[in-house]
Amino acid sequence: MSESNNLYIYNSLRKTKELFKPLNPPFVGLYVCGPTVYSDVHLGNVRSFLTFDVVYRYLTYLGYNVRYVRNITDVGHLLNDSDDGDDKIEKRARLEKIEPMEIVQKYTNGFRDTVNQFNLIPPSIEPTATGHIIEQIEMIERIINNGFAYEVNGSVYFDVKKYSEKYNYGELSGRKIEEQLEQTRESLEGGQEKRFFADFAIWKKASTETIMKWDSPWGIGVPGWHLECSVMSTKYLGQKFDIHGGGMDLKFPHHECEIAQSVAADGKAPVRYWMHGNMLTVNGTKMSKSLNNSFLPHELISGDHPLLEKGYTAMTVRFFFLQANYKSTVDFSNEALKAAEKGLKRLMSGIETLNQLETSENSTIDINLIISKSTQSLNDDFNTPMAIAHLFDGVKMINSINVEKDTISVSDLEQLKKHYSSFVFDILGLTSEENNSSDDELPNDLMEIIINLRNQSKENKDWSTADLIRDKLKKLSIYIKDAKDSSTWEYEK
RNA sequence: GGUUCCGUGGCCGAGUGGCUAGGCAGUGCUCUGCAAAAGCAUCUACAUCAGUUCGAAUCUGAUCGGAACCUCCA
Repeated sequence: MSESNNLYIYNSLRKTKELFKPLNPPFVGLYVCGPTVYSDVHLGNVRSFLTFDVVYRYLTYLGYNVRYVRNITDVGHLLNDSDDGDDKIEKRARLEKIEPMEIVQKYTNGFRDTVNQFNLIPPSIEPTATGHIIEQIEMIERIINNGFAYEVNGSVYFDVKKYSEKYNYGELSGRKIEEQLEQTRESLEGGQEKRFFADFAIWKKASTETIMKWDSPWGIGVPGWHLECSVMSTKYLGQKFDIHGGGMDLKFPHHECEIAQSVAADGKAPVRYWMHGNMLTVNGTKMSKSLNNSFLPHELISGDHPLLEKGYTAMTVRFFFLQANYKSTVDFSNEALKAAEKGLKRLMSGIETLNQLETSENSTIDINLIISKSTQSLNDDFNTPMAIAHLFDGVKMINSINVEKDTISVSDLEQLKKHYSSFVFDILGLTSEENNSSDDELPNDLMEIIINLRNQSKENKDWSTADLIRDKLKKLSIYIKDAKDSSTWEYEK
């Protein structure tokens, strides 16, 4: 637990690793931008949420009491800020000819199922935008009262120009609005409601056809997208909280706007540590629905996709992601996924071996090396690939003990078991996949009979029968693995 | 065009001034009736050019190539 003082987090705001000191230890506030539930989450989204799942898990492991808030955006995510900007969910509802709230429910369910498959721990609070309309209206009022927003024709816009006179709009993304102004001047002359190109809607007037809409001091409308995160993070974590996470692509404008809104409303920069996860790419290009290069999780698992050679389990994919740093892009490929599949297997069988290790008087190996190095890796901005590398070094040790080249003491073994259990299962969130095909006992019993028959043939040196059984099973995708005095089997499609 | 970032061995990916991760594949070996599986060992490297330095993949500059954001996106 002494390591809990040594966690460094890369803070996107200052572009440097900083020692993590919670505002009110042992409590930690963690906010992560959740999905807009208008379509299926794809693998790139999963990667992002996985990054913060590990952050949450590790903070918890370190003994912090983490309140983890991840929102569901169920209204207000406009296609754009122009006058005819449409709500994503409304649009989808019209396409599918169902209620917007049915869309929300359908894709919220899908999101939770998916995230569950990848063994992500549910957040402490999962608030929705529609559940916080009143708070959003109140925040808009505070912003207006402080002079940082204006109303035009039933919509309210954040006054970026005014804000940047007093504060630094663009400090997170490194943007300078003066410079941007020159390039974007043309798009200003469209007779829009906005006074300034960088202004963004915090309340948007609703058309008569719109189904999801609310009354407000400015008329019937919907809240702006950026606003919900400001409101919900403030409500559940306070005006100032520890960590805010999200994908790189949210840095601008979304997170920049969040900062501006909070400062404009309450005079405080809300977030102490900003964390941004990088993108999943396919052939070097960001995975996105519009490019037709995204995988849905079930396609990945079944392998039913033109870019996939075969199916991969959710755990393989989880491990694959963890073998890369969250701040780097990771490029999808069949080869890399296959490598991850085997690597994960090696790690897991190492743990199995660990649990069956015989102990000796003394240890000839230094388990503290493995423990401290893998801990240091995670303390270094959640460096999971490095931690995994050290865990593999440990597997080498474990195997060496197993073949009696090295020895381990009782207390060392206990410690090592505990460490692997914590790191692999609790922090990295990997699970040993269900062995063999099912919980059903029949296949297991049948296989036992077959294997016994084959072993009898082997004892009688009847190799042709033994090989025949092996070959026939292989055709059914059942693989026999002979060990010294026993045989195991594995079903792999 | 602006902002930010990247280019590491056959592949994936750490490292960020000297001690040259790890996984997968390859090769050799052990085990084995054979094969597979498993284990052990091991090879191939830092985009290019110039500079700083006793010393650079690591710092600086230039060049080439790639990406993300600047418009909805995790």
